[in-house]
Amino acid sequence: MPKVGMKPLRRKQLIAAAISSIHEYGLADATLARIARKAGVSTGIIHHYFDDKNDLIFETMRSLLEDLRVEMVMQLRSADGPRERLLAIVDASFAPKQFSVEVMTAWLSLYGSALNSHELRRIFNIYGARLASNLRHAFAALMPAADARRAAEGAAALIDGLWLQFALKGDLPDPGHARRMLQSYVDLQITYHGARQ
Amino acid sequence: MPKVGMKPLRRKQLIAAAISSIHEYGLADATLARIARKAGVSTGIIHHYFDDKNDLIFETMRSLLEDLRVEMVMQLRSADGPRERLLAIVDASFAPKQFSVEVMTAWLSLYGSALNSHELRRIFNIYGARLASNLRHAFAALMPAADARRAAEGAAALIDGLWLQFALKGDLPDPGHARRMLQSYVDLQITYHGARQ
Amino acid sequence: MPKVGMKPLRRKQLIAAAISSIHEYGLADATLARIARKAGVSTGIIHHYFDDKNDLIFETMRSLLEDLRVEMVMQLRSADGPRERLLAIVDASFAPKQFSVEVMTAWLSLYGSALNSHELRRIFNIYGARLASNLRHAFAALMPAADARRAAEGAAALIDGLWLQFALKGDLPDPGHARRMLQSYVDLQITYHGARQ
Amino acid sequence: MPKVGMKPLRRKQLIAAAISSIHEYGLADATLARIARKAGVSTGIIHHYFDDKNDLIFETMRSLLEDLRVEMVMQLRSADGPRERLLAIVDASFAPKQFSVEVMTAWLSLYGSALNSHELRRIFNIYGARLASNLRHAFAALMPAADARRAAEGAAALIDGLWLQFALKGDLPDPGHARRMLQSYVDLQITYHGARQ
DNA sequence: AATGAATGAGCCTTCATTCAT
DNA sequence: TATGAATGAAGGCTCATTCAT
Repeated sequence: MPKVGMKPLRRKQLIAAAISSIHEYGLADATLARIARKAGVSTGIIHHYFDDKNDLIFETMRSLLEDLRVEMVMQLRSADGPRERLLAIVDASFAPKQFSVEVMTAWLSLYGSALNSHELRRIFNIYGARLASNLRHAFAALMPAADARRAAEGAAALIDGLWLQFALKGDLPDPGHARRMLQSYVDLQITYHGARQ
Repeated sequence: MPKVGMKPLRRKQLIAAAISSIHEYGLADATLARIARKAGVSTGIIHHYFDDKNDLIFETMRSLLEDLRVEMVMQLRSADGPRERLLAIVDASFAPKQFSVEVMTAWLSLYGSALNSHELRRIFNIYGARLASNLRHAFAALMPAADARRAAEGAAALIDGLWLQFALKGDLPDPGHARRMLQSYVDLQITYHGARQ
Repeated sequence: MPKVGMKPLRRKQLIAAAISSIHEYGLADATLARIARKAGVSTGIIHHYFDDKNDLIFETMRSLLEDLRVEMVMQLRSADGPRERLLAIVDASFAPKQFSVEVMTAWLSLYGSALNSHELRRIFNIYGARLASNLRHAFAALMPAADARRAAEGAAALIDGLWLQFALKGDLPDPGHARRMLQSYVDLQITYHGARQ
Repeated sequence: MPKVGMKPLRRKQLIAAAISSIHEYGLADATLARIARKAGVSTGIIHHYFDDKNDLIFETMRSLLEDLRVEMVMQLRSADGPRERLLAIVDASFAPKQFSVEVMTAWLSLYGSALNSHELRRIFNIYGARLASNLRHAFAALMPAADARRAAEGAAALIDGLWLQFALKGDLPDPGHARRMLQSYVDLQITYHGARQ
């Protein structure tokens, strides 16, 4: 008797196993057999829930991006004022759920393969555009548009750069450190460019 | 009688073909057959010059890092004063030779697989440490050590982040833009923290 | 739902195909592709049932030795008295199942490669020790221990030597001939050394 | 300037390297590259002195058989009387030059592949026939033809069998032991069948 | 005569995908 | 739904053989 609503559950379960396998074996060695074993299911079943391996990987990335989007919406909801909004964006980027070793590994691995996949690159760029837009709007409330754009670009680059360094270092990341770096950057921008407004 | 000095030439040739193949097909699909074809040689010959595929990939990465190191040494040689040294480091990171689409693609692809390769991660971290050290020393000539350390971290993150964004965007990058971003960051740090020195 | 008990059947089937391929092409040219074709299966399936080619070859040898052991146990069960036991050992060594051209070819081919394989050599020596022990005990019931030991050695060498000659000759072997040779040797030993007991 | 008479020397040198490589790596892994390295020459040169690898292996076997033939001729030359001739044959078979670990390994390895090579099998059978003939003639001087034939067969089988056991055991062989085994067999045959002559 | 770089066929092995159950 | 046995294409790698020097 098939359980109703199993489909989304199975998909989540398999996506989680994919993330975990990418972390443990690397993207190249995250075979369907390993992902299935980690999810506690058979190899064949994956093709009932995903078109093929590419689809699973793509949906895995989409899931990561969606998690990040939800996190950002939540953080922004409780943020009051432009500066708080900027810090909320930072907090979302380094929130515990996104900032686990497993997730970062998956993310970075997928970056690499996104370069040769239009689909992956597309959703990555959507995320990038959204991040840039959020930052820009927040900065725009504090300084001229041109400065805000540059500040937003810098902030986005800082977020990505810090995140990349953490991912490569591999040790337990300290989100607080990233937060302080960004906070300092934001305040410096406000102090400098905001003063002239 | 074998031509003297063919070995390093062949290795360079194969490494170039590897970089180009990674760009064209992605790391996962950069097969030895494709790399060989692109280099205009037979498949088997690769194993005369490299232990195996892993070795070729590793040496490819080493070659990229070495190019960057040489570039940085050169740029620093003609730099006068701390601020110029900082900008020289930036210029090296975004020099034309490093900043081609092919090279960036290879770099990002290899980042992903470095997460599961001690050897790759090791040489990446050497590069990271050298970059950080160079930046730190330059900043230290302009501000207190603690501030210099933070400024260096920020600059390194900015470089990596900008570079990552360029890589993902995929269109022809404008090194000048990156240079200006960093220049602005450096000057802000000097203005703000250097003032108190 | 997988058929229960398929695994040992498939393994037997593949081992039989391996023996047959070794006979037809020689050990060096008994490729997995040929073995698979002979078994009527695909290449890949071999790795579901054996670790790798080495494992298949090893298990093939083990199977041959096991068949021989079973044969010997059976023959000894129906043997009454020391002389009959000796002849039973001979009969087991030259029993039809062991004494086919295919089996002999496989055996001799594997002897050659056993010289460079600890695992193969180990199980061969176990077989040799068991044969020697059986012969020694049987002879010991008929003559002094020192004579029995020598007689057993000679009988073992005769068995191996005859068997080797048959294998190399390649035509259909006559087990009866070997049996008579051994019988004559055994009786001569009994007559000569047994008389002094 | 090509040295006159280098050809037979190079061939001997390469054959020696082949025997040694077969011992060290096994026939399957005795590649031309390894054989060449062991002989201290380049890979390509082998094809100046042998048609191909098969030819080298074949000539290697022929060389081993020729050594044995020469040894046997020498031993028989200094043998006086039928019993001494029989022991001379045995001595030749277990002479130090033939009875080294390297030579035995090569011999056994080649037995295996002889099963699928008409040429190899042919020269092996020539050796077998010669051995049998020598033994038969010597025994025939001591007993009726029918008994002599059987005694010769037994002696040949004993030689091969003992030799096989030594080869498989792999430790340092004691030719004296084999000699005593054969001597005892010969004397028993003479005593028993010769008495009735 | 001699080298060893270069070739390319063929091997073992892995793995996404399919399919009978 | 779910299993995992089975397929077969493709990859990395080895190695006998050739060839320019």
